[in-house]
Amino acid sequence: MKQHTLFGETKESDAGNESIVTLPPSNLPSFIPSEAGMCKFDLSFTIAATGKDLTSDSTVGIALCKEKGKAYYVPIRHSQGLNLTDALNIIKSYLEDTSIAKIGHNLKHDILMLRKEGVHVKGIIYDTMIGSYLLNSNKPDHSLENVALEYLLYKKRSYLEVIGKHHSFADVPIDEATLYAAEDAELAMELKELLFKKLWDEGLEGLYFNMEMPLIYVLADMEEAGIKIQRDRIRQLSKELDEELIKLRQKIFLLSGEEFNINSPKQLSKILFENLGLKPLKKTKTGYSTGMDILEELAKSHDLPGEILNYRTLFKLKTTYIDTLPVLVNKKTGRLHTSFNQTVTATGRLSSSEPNVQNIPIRGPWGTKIREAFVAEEGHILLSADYSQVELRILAHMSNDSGLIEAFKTNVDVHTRTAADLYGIPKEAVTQDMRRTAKTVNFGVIYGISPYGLSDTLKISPKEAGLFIGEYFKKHRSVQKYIEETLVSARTNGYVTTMLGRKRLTPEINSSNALTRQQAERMAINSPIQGTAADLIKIAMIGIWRRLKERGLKTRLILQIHDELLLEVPENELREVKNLVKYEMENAISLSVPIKVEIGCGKSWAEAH
DNA sequence: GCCGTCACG
DNA sequence: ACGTACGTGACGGCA
Repeated sequence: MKQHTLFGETKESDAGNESIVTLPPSNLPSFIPSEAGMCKFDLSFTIAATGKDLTSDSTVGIALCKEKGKAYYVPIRHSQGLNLTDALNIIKSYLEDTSIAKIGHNLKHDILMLRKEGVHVKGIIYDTMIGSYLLNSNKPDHSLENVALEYLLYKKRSYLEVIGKHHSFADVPIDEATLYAAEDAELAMELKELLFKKLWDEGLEGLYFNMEMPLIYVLADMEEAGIKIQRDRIRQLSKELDEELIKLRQKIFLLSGEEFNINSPKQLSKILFENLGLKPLKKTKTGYSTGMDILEELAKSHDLPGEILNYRTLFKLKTTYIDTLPVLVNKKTGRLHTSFNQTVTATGRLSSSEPNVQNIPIRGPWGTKIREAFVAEEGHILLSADYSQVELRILAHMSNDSGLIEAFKTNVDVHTRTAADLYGIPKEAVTQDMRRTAKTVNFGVIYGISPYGLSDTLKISPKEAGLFIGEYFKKHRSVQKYIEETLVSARTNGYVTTMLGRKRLTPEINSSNALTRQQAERMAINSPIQGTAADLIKIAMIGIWRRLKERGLKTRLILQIHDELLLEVPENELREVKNLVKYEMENAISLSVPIKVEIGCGKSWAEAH
C-alpha cells in the first residue's frame, strides 16, 4: 500500500498499537517523552478553520511543520486543492501515529475539530498555550498572537486581515492560505522549544507532561460527550417563571408608586433612595449600591427591597439558565456541550463556558427544578462524586496543624470543633448559630482572613471579628505559622506554589500601597490551597479516565465542578464504577489526613448530588 | 466595552 | 481616612 509522506520519512506500520497515552500509574514526575527517545520526531500542526462561531466552524485545511522553514498545508475543504479522502488519509498517517509527538497551540480545540472529520489524534502532545499558562497563570490571554508576541517578539498578522475581502478562509488563494497556516504551525514549533526550556528550568515539566497534557484528552472526551437535558421540562419552568415574574413586577410597581426598569440599578436607586427616602449604605463607582447585602439590610425597614431581591433571583434564573440552556443544545447530538477552559484561572482550577456548567443553580426550589432537567441517557445513571471539605483537609496537611489533623482523623464535624475552640466550650454545647459563625471563620482562613472581611460577612464589628481571628490562631498556631511562612516565601521568591509545584506569581506582594499589598497577600494564602485542590481533582480525573479505558467500560466523565465529578454510567457498570471513582479520587495524592468522597446516584443531577 | 449584579465552588 | 474576604462566567443596562 502506498503511503503519503510529506517529509520523506519512512513509515513502519504499527498495527495494533491502540494506546492513547502511556504514563506512569500515578503521581508526578519522572518522564519526558521525546527526551526519552520515544518519538521519531516532533510535528507541529494547526487547523485553519472558517472562523465564525464554533458551532458552524469547519476545517478548511491543516498545516504541518516538522522543522522551521519546512511546513506543509494540506487543504481539506479549501476551494482549491485535494480530494477530501486523500487529504484526510495524509493527515491521519501523521496525527494518528503514536510514534510522532504533536505540537500545537490550544490542542483540545484542534483535536475536537479533527474528530468531527474522523481523525483521532493520538500519542504524546505538547500544547504551547498551556506551557504559557503554567509559566504565568496571571495572564488573561494565552492566545497564539499574545504568546508569540511575548516570547518570540513576533507580531502575527490578524486573521481578519488574511480573510480580507474574501468570504471565508476557504476562499483565500491557496498560496496565501499556506503561508498563513504554516506560520502558525511554525510559531508553535518555535514556542515549544523556548517554553519547554523555561518549564524545565522552573521545575514545571512534571505538571506539564503528567497532568496538563493528559488532561487535554480527558477534557476533550468530556466536551464531546456533553450532557442530556430535558428541554420540555425547562420550557415548562419558563412558563411558571413568567407567571411569577409578572406578579412580582406588579407588586413592585405598587410598592414603588411608579413603573420603572427594575433591572437598572440606576433607576432602582432613584426609587429607593430618592422617592422612598431609604438610607444608602454603600457606594459603588457609579452610584449607590443596590447589591444583595444592602437590599437585605434595607428589607428590615421596607417591603420593597425584599421583593426586588425575589424578582432578581427569578429574573437571573430565567435569563441565564432557563431561556439560554435549551438554545445551546447541539442539534446533532441533542446534548449540551460546554467548553472546559484549561488556561483561565490564576489558581489552576478549570473554568467552564458556553454554557458555564459550574454555576448551575442548586439552592432553593428553583435550583432543584433546574437540576432535575439534567438527566442521564436511557439505560444510564448519573453518578456524582464530591470531595468533602477538601480545602480544609489540604490546609490541615499543608500547615501540619495537630488540631485540624486530629479533627479529620477522628471524623468529627470540623466546623463544630472550630466553634468549640472559638467559644471555649465543649462540642456538645455548640449551637447552630455558633457552628455557622465557625464555618465562616474556617472559610475565611482559606481566603486569607482579615477583620474587615470577616466583619462584613458576619455583620459584626471589625473588633469582634478580630477577636474571633485571634482566638482561632491561638488554637491553631501551626496555621498561623504556615500563613506567615507562605507570605515570607512569596515576598522573597515572588511566587507561591501548590503541593504539586504549580506556581502563581505574586508581583504585588511587596507593593507600597497597603490595599494592593494586602490583596496580594490574600491571594498568596488562598492560591496554594485552592490550587492544590485543583491539582488533586485533575489527577483523579486522569486516573478515572485511564481506569475506565483499561477496563473497557462505557462510563463517561461528563462534568467537573471544582470539587465534584459527574459521570454518566450504564446501569450494569454502576457498582464497579462507584468503587473505581471513589478509589481514584481518595487516593489521587496522599495527605496526612484522610480524603473523603461522597457518592450519589440518580436519574437526574438533582437526585445524584 | 465596562459596570453592577449574582449564579456556582 | 482609608475599607476587601478567594476563584470564576453571563446577563442587562448604559455610555
